[in-house]
Amino acid sequence: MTRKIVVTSALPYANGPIHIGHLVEYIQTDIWVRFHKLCGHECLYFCADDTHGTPVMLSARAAGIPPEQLIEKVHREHVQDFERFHVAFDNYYSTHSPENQHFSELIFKRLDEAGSIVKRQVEQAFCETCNMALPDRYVKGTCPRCKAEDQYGDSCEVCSATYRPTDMVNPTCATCRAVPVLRSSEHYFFKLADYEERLKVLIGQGYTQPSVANKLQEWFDAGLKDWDISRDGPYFGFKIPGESDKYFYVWLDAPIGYIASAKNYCDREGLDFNRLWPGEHASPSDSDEYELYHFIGKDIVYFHALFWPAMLQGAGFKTAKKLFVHGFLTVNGEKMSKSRGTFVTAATFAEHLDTEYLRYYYASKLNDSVHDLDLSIEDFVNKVNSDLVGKFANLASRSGPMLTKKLEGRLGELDADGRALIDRMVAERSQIVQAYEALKYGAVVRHIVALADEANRYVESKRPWDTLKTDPELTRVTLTAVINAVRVLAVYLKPILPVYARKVERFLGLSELTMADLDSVLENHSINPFEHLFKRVEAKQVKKMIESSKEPETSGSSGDSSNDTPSFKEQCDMSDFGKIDLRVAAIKEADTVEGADKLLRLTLDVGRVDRNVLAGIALAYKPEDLVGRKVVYFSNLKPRKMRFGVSEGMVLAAGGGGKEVYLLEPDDGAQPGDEIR
RNA sequence: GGCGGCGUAGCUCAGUUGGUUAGAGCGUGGGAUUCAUAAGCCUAAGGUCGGUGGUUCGAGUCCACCCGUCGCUACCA
Repeated sequence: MTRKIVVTSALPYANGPIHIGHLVEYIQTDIWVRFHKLCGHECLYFCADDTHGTPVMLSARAAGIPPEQLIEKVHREHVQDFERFHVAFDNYYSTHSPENQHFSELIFKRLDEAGSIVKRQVEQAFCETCNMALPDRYVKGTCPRCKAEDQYGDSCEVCSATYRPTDMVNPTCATCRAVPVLRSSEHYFFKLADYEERLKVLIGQGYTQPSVANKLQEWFDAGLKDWDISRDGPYFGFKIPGESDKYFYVWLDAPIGYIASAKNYCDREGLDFNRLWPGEHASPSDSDEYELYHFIGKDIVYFHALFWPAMLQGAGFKTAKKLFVHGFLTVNGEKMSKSRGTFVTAATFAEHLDTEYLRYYYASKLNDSVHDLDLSIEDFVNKVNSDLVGKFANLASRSGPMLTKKLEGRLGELDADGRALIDRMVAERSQIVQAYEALKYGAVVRHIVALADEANRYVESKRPWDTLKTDPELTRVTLTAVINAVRVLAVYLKPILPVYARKVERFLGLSELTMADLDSVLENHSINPFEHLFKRVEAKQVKKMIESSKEPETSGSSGDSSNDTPSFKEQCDMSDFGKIDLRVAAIKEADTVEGADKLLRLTLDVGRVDRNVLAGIALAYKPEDLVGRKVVYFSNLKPRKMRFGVSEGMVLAAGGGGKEVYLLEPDDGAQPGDEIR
């Protein structure tokens, strides 16, 4: 049975280059697509650039070009990066396309008709200088909780607090540093909660891996919230029909890009889009002709397991059969880092190393789980050299040249031993196919390597270099088996190593190998001169690649390139300072707080009175070390009710929070209760 | 703290519904070879499967607790 399959990878954002982290997904997906094509299935692979939203708009502004020009440039770069890594999309399109606009408007309209869209006023930060509403990430300021400076508007990287930009102390616009104002605006919302039951059914049908389903259950338990799907202009995106200055939020039209890419392909290739992805003119039940699959990373599960299928359901479009979620890439066990040089772009990798190495390495470590995948440099070098060079390439290179140089390059026929070898290798087919299908590429690779080992042992046992002197025809028989083994391996490896497979095809004088070629053997056939298959990797080359990827660590933890002069707060006068009553206090008692791991309960001697303060310093100080110490106490801060009691003011400390807390201490002579001026 | 994941040889990872002496690759030691891109072959060493209890005739595999680690989430005025 010929299956018809449509596959997508997540749309990379058009604001930066493809890097080796992205490539986990594209390589994983591409292998799956190539595998299906190898099996003779109709398999179409669609993707596109995700082009809309504030970051693209601002990048274009900064570059002094229109966003259209920016995304065009990035599109070219992305296409080139994917080509280098042999990621073969059937269509690589753009969300900034007429098709995408059409489907975005259509889906929005249908969701509206279904009563799933509501309008509501929201308060948001607005920068009058930039003349735009500021997304959370574009507001910077001081964390309202730990007072760390230069934090994003949604959460603090120092103390991991989450808050709204409007809660920040001294918020500023991240681009121009102006102080944003609060503005009220009407936004459109998608009522996600209306789809809870239908989503649960979908997930119950095995839409995601079980571990992802568990995570989704947590979100269901927490309650599905309405999703803000509009943004006020100026915004780079599609205008909402009937509105003069409101646009679809980038995350609304991004996944619709899958549909747009498919539609664009169908129109070009003369395929019936309505059968491929039913919904526009037909109801989903009309056709199950095509199986639909999405590949994504775990960071965007919420969008693809909740918003996206709900949108499709609400608009009457077909939803995917499965969502395959993978983990992140780590390098040498750590997060990719620009300063360590492990943030390697696709282009840089391709400059230094054979891109098939990465395909092979990822394949050898990928499975169907959402676990992070570690690129261990040492392991990478070993695996490439040992498997690709030592096993696969070597098998061909110890048989092909001998045959072409000494035996006219002509295969003979298999004897019983040779037939047995090839039969054993072909017998693994169903196991390998199953493992490919189930995304267990690590198992695929282990199977194939074991077969290569067996073929290498076969050469060893037959010693063709000896028999060549005594019995050339027997040698021909041996090498016929070995060449057939090479051919079988090339078929199995083709989804992972398409270039290697092409070279083997050329060397063996064959046309495009497919899985069906395993049904036959190669006999009485002439082969071409051997061509080099893989070069060894030197650790040096990898080091060089890492070196050229290194960027100096920028100040601050955000990786942002803001200048180095510390930003001080707005000026104030003595009367402002006068409102603040700072006192010397002595710590009389300090205790841990039951149920709070960062809080200490301090009893302070503030002259004639005692005060109770809950201080977030438990990670930095032990209670017993604090008793007797003098501290600076903010006495007239309004008492705050907390889960663990009321805190009357606060003690002053430097540091970013967490373990980085350094209490201020007055010099000797200061007495509890003394005013600090 | 809550929820969830993870913790198997030096390294990277397999271990199917619990079933005989726990596996692979790389790396390391030894050996025999030399056709081959200094590749390949044989062989050895190396693990109380994070810890402690429990269920079971039997547990890396199930349960509880603990430790470590990661993610989300909460207090941290």
